Amino acid sequence: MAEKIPLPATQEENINHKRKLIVDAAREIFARQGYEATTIAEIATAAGIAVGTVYLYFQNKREIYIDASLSWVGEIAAELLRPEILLLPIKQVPRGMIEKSFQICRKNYHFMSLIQIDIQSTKELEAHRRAEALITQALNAFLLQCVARGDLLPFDTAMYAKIIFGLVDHVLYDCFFLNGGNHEELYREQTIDVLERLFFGPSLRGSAK
Amino acid sequence: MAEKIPLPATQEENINHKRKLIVDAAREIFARQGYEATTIAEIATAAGIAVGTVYLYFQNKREIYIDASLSWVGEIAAELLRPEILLLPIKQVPRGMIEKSFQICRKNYHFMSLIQIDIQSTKELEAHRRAEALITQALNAFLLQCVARGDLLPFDTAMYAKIIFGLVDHVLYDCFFLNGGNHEELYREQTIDVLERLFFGPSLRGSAK
Amino acid sequence: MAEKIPLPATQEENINHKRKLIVDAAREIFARQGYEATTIAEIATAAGIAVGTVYLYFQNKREIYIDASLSWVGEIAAELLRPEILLLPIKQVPRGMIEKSFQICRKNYHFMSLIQIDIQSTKELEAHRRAEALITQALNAFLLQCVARGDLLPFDTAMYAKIIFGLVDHVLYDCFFLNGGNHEELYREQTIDVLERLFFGPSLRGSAK
Amino acid sequence: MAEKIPLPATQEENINHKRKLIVDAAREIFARQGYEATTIAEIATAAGIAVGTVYLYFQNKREIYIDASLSWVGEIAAELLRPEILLLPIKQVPRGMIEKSFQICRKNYHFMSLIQIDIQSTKELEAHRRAEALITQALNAFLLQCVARGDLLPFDTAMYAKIIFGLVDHVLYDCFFLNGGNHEELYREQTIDVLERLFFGPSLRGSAK
DNA sequence: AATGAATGAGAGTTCATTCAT
DNA sequence: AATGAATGAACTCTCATTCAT
Repeated sequence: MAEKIPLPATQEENINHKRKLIVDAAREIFARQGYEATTIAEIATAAGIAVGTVYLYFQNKREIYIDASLSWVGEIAAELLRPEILLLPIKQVPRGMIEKSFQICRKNYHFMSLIQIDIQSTKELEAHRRAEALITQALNAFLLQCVARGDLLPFDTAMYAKIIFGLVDHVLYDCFFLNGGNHEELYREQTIDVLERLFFGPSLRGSAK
Repeated sequence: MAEKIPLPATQEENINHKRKLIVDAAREIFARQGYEATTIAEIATAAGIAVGTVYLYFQNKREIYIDASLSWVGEIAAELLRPEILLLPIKQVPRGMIEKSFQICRKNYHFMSLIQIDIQSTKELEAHRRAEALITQALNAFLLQCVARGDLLPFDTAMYAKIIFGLVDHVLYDCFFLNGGNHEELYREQTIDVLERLFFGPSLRGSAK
Repeated sequence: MAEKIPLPATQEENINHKRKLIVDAAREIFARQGYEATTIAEIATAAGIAVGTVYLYFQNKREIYIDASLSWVGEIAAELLRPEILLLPIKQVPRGMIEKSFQICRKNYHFMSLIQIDIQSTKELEAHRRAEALITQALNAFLLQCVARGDLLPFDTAMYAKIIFGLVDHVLYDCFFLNGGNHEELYREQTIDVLERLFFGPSLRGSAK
Repeated sequence: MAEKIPLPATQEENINHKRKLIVDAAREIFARQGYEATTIAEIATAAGIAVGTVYLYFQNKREIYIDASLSWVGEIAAELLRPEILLLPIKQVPRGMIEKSFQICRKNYHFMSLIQIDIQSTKELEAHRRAEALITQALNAFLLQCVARGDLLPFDTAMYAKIIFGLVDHVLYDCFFLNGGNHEELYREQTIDVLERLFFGPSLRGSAK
């Protein structure tokens, strides 16, 4: 009954499938060895294809690197913005988001070095910006909704979304890469503490005046 | 009366002077072209010395890169923690710190790409950690003092110091590197807003309950 | 009738063919200019391939050098041990061997500098030992046969083989490299004289007592 | 009473003393690491002087290398030709010479790699030739004397001297360098056997005809 | 589409040599 | 005579990229 999916999309799907195959292989190696120390030959071998084939799907080595980095940031973001979290009672949202993102990072902490990459061209910068925008816009949408619902007072939701994303991003990098995952609980709980305080108070000075 | 200062430290000072000379030259070029596209020959020429001389003061290219990055982060940190800011009435400290750091970044925004580098060896990771510790420890000391004075309620100052540093670091990178300094005022004011809210309230939910 | 030979060994044969191509080109240049003064670029050009291709077949420059040296020693050895010489009446064997080896050295006297190389690693030492063993073992086999046939009295054939090879090797180096081939006849005839005396007498003291 | 030695020679003696200091230090390092892997800085440090000072006594690195090699060959030769050996009854001379040279090589077997060096310039070739000539001429003188005394029948003493030197040289290199001194006794006794047979018979075919 | 041998430009690095002190 | 910081030429080797099969 369910007809075979028509072929038009197949072509592109195939391409995306191959790209993902390569990026997944590359991610591991980039994360372990860094950009320079990683060779295309290694990536090809790990992906089970020939060197030349890599170039059928990517223009050059950096493109793979950027993709590997962004795909990983994207995965974290996807977790952060899952409906089951955003639909929680607002008081539980900060904890839900942070716990989720710590969870995925713990499971893949060897990828954390890919969060910080040095950007070299305008094209790369654009890609980076677009990836971040996906997250901050979603976060913004959520914050706007909170304000609309009256859960929060009005504020510059767009800029706050950026700042909060940056805060979380940096904490995860610090905890899982710079500190190898040590004191995870401390990092996690204090990050939640900051966010909750920011959203619901009390301020560090006390709730009073 | 004051005799000429004797020369005891001369040897080491000379070395540090030469290193600084090289790092300063390198910083410009790394920031402009990225790590890979920068050659030792370019650095040497810019520093007015011979290629071989560079290797009398640094083990290899990466060591220069790391130094260049950390020295720049250090400069921002130094501004952030100047006594004239820390001695302000506490209500004015967040604004003071943020304005100062935006100021220096605006003046040197072409260095901002050096804030994010990909770390590749344990040695590099250590250096990075030590550089960040300098700042977060000073920030921590300040926060502890605030608590001791009763300006703030007790909280995990050490972890907050880390988180706040990360937040600011990321905002500056976002504003000056990713966005080329556009909307600086917006970034600045909203960052101040976040910090003030965190320290003094009101929370985004309102001051009351 | 005989079908085309199937291609099983092709892969390896191809590799050996390429290696030989490179070694042959390298030999000329090493012999002319010495190890240090020879660049990989020169070798590649002479072999009609690109620099990078050289490194598909050799690990590094020294490996080429060792191969070049040993392949040349091997060629001399091959001449020395040709059946048509070893099957001569025993009295004519020393002259046959020496004349043959002088002949080939005269024709290729510009390679003679490759006979003496400074050995630097255990791996190189092993390779050198193996190359020499090929010759001395063949020589030993011949001497053993002579003893078995009763042509010679029993003696330590293995050690004699080594000593005789060393003697001949050194004479050739002396004659063709150190003396540029001058007095070849003198070198040749006296070497034959020494060997014949050793094998058949009379000793330098006279045949009598 | 014994006056101080007059100064004229002092100048040159001083120079030779410094050269020897450097060569002795260099010899160890060249023998251990090979020519390329040895740096002037290492030699200078080992000799307890500054890099620049080395160049007051030698033109360049290769000159030190050649000197180190030849000085070592010279030491072996000196032992080989000591009067106490040459004045032995002729029947004992081969054994005396070989035992002596094995002795010194055993004591300094780590220098043996310096016996074989690749010669690169005419000047080096000349130096090498001259060093060998010292030995072969002395050996020749001895052989001539033997003939004159009637201890040996007439023969081409000059060429025999060369051939015998080459034989011994090669055996020592083989025994102590290529084989690390293993089977020394076998090498020694068989070398003596060859020489005694050559000088006094019987030939390998038997003493008779 | 896939391959992988061949390419060759290019850079980091070394280190013999110099020379101002 | 002695020093050792500075030099910079020059080399090996790597590896991203290509293209004939």
